[in-house]
Amino acid sequence: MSSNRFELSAHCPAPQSPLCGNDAVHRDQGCVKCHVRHLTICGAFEPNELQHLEPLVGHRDLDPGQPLFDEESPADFAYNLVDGTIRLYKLLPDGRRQITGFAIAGDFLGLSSRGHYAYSAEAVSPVTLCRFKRADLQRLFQNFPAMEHRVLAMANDELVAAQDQMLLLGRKTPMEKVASFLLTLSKRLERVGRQGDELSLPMTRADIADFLGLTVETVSRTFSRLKASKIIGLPVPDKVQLLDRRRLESVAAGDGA
Amino acid sequence: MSSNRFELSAHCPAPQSPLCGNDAVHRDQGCVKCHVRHLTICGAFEPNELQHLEPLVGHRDLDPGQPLFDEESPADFAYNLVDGTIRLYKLLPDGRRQITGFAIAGDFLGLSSRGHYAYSAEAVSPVTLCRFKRADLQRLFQNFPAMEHRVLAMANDELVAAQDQMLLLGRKTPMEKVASFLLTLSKRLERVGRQGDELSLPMTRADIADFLGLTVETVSRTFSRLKASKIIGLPVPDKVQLLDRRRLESVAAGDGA
DNA sequence: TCGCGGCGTTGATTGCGATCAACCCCTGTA
DNA sequence: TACAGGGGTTGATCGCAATCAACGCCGCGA
Repeated sequence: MSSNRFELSAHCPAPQSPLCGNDAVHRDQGCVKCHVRHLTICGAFEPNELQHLEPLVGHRDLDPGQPLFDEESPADFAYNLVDGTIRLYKLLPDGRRQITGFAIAGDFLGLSSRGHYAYSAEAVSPVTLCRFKRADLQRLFQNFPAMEHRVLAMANDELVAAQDQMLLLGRKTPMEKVASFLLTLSKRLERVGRQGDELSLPMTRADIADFLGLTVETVSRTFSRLKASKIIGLPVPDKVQLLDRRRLESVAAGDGA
Repeated sequence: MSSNRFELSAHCPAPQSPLCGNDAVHRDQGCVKCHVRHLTICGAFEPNELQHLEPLVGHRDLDPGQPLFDEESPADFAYNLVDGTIRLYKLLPDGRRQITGFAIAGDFLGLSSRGHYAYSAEAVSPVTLCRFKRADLQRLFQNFPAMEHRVLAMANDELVAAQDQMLLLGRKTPMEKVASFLLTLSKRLERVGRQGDELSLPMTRADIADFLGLTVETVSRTFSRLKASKIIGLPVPDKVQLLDRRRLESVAAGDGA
């Protein structure tokens, strides 16, 4: 609740990019100046309506590795991710893990089933969130149908993405999986105003493996093969350059396999 | 559009069961008597409001194998599945197929992305549907927020199911996959009023394989192993008896593996 | 009555990704 | 400065599910 690390980056060095590394404006100046508002459920509000929203918004910061909530625990809150990356995952009793998605700026978190979270959520990088009491959200939905409409649209997009991921998990080869992962991530980052040809990967190889239904070793070998064929560059393990998007797309679709 | 095969079963032989094999009541007597209404988006309407809904409802029947719509084609309609089973799937360019779900009575179909269907849909068994123009639905949502609320709740459930399926596809063994499939199907059928311990499988082994990310051979062998260990009965290939639900659940979770 | 095609099952073999193992690099810390 | 630990890469081997193949069953139509 109290932290001053935001004052250090309280203004955005690249005005055309809606995001800074650690965006503080949403807290210092409220929803009006929030750089990700148009991406989130809050985009359903006109600026003059934000007064109804603002009093209900709480905040939360997380350090890398810190949990936000656990599968099965009571889903009392929902969240807007303002900055950073979060992994969403489910576990099997013996510890096998499936990451169902990586949330980035603008994403809405807190899917629940009968009042309990349907997955666990953990910070990958330093994270900034807005928090809503679920009961408050229910009331907002009643008073502002546009907000519920917005949530439905976002749920629809998530469902489309989930089905793409099922195709990936069930039927794609490791090479196709990794290529699809890089392309999808690139497009999502472009949507929130980051450049798409120079990706930074805040998640580990193990995270990527658990997202794609592979092992770390296979992920690593596949990155190496893509690098060897000049489709990607890999100056350091967590920076990927998309050198030949055309070929990457063809690999991802299983065309040129 | 015209067919009289429904008059043959115009009344339901098992009143406590909300579904007959081929349910005609929804057409002969309209939404008021529809046996699946409470399961669908139409359940958001009070009986006296159905007059607003009814003029907008069209109907459609499909024979096994017949397509309802194709991925990428314009998503002008959305559907309620009244009776029968539909497979939803996505294809890769080389023909590999991932079935993303089987729709049964009460399910809402027609997820779209930027105006185009996000998957293809094909009848598995004889199918009866109610059809809505998408533009009409938009208007209904505006006039009846409860309906949009209902759609959101169903999308939420679908999302939860999709994440379970990701865990299945990415991290479960063939045995765990088949066991999970049978249990999930059983629970869904119970929800719509069918008995859950005596399943009929309208889909082929190839369909099941493409749903679980396996081959037909592996699916077949796994059924045989479950049968040999007396966990299921398999009097004919398309009837499954759940003989030992406890053990089936333990297999599905990967506990007793 | 036969033959055909679709579906399901089972057996034999193969090959790919998992597993096991070793090593490098970097960072943080004593 | 040394060392420990985590993350990433690469090599060697293994094992399971895919692949290839054959066959049984059934319904259907010629």
